[in-house]
Amino acid sequence: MSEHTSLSQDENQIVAERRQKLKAIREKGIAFPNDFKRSHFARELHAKYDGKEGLEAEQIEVAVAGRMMLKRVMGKASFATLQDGSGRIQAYIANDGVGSDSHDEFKRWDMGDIVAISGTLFITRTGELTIKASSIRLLVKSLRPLPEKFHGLTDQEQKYRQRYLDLIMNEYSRDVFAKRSQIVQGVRSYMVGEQYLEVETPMMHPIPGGATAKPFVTHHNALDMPLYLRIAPELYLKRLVVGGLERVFEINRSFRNEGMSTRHNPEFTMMEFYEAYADYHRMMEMTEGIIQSVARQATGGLHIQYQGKPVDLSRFERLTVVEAIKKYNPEYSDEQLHDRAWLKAEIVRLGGKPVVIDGIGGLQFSLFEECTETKLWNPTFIVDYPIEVSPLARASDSKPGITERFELFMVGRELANGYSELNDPEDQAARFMQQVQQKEAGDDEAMHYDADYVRALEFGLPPTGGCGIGIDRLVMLLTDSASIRDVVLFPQMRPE
RNA sequence: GGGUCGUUAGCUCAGCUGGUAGAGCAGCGGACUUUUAAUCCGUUGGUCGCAAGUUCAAAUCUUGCACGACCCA
Repeated sequence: MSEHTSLSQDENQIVAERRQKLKAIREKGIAFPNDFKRSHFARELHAKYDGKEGLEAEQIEVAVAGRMMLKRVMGKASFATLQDGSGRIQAYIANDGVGSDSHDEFKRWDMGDIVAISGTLFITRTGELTIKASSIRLLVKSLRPLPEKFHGLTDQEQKYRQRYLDLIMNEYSRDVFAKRSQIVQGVRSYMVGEQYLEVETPMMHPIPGGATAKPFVTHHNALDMPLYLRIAPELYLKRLVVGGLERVFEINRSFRNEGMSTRHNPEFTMMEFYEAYADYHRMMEMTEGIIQSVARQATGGLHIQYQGKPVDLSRFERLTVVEAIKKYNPEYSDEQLHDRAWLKAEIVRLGGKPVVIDGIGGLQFSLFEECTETKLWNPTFIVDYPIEVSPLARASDSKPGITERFELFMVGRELANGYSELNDPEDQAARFMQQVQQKEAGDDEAMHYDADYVRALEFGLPPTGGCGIGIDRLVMLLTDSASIRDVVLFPQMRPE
């Protein structure tokens, strides 16, 4: 059975008719030519010639190509609207410009066809810059009809599954991904400006590490061993700092085998960066600087709107876990926040997970997650994280049980996480052991013991600060997108 | 995992207390040389998400399943 026959089962009349048209084109010559050279993008033409007087007399020759999005036939003359990578441009195709044979051919073209138009510029009586066609060519016959021209594509699922249709039909969507590119570029150039070196470390790890999360597992046939898609690049980047690359960053994917939501995609993009002879205060300054810099580039300022509410990026507040709880939940007393039994009961009352961790810091942190995290709208660094939940962070010299760690929250969610790195190899070994015990006790998100990483630390990791910034979430913030799926080109979906 | 809503033509959507499945766009045929969601006349196109049940009769009522959106965990 040929592919053609097997495909035809789900085809409707429109597709069948277009296949007939393609067949006729094949019989006449080359159906998919690739020798057309264009002279201009649509946007260039608008920028140069919109509203220009006496344009027609100048006889400016242009050649454009793009997808035909609109078509208006009026007997002996027609208009078509082409969309290229830069925008749209209108063409006027008439018997007295291209001849009646060509014009008749144009009438058989369909919306969605990719076409080339050559001619001269003029401005219509309604003031629109238009190409008066002297020759036209069909470059690609489109076999499937586009979504309805006015309402476009609105079905969320189809936008995600068939992103190409979303991009064809929705200028807003194109803008979001153009902005994503600008944001990543802005972050990159900021880092380079700070003398950081961009690196690429493995995405397939023999031992998953650098975060507490469930990994995806795969298998290497030649080595006959399991490999894990990385949950974070952290441990490799710090090995590079051991190696003397004193300022490194990586922007790329990590993978976590967890639930999906408007804020979680199984693969997501993070930037992690590490700087020798820096601590978590410096990392907070970097984080603030990066976000403010790209916000200015992407939105023009530091006062933005997210989902209808203002966000002030000009000031990043710093609060400890306990200070944050008290600020956003003034009903809690100091006494309560230092009472283990009360904390446990309150966490359960708020619907939190049953608490295993017994340390006061861990309990306060759990309460924070339940009652404060989603209330942090303007950028807020939360500092002083309990050691139990921070197995790679340097312990505070002055506060027992506390690490030199921060997380950045805004619009009710976490955007970044950083700390002064733990560079004491013996402490690190002990913390890995503790994680292994937690794993054996049934916590499948707990970390593995990474002997090579400890060995690297034994050679000496300079005092170092490190941080990870969620790029998808940053793009969501700066493009006012409600779902991570709106800023990831091909979000993970169930199979159709 | 729980709740709410949704799934009808290629696309956007109507379809009431159950009674022969509709519109606009797209397509096809026709008119039209400055239109722009072109317009006007005619017309093709459907396993009503899937499965079971109730009923003389189900797009419509019931149950289950699938997929999606939103909210919660």
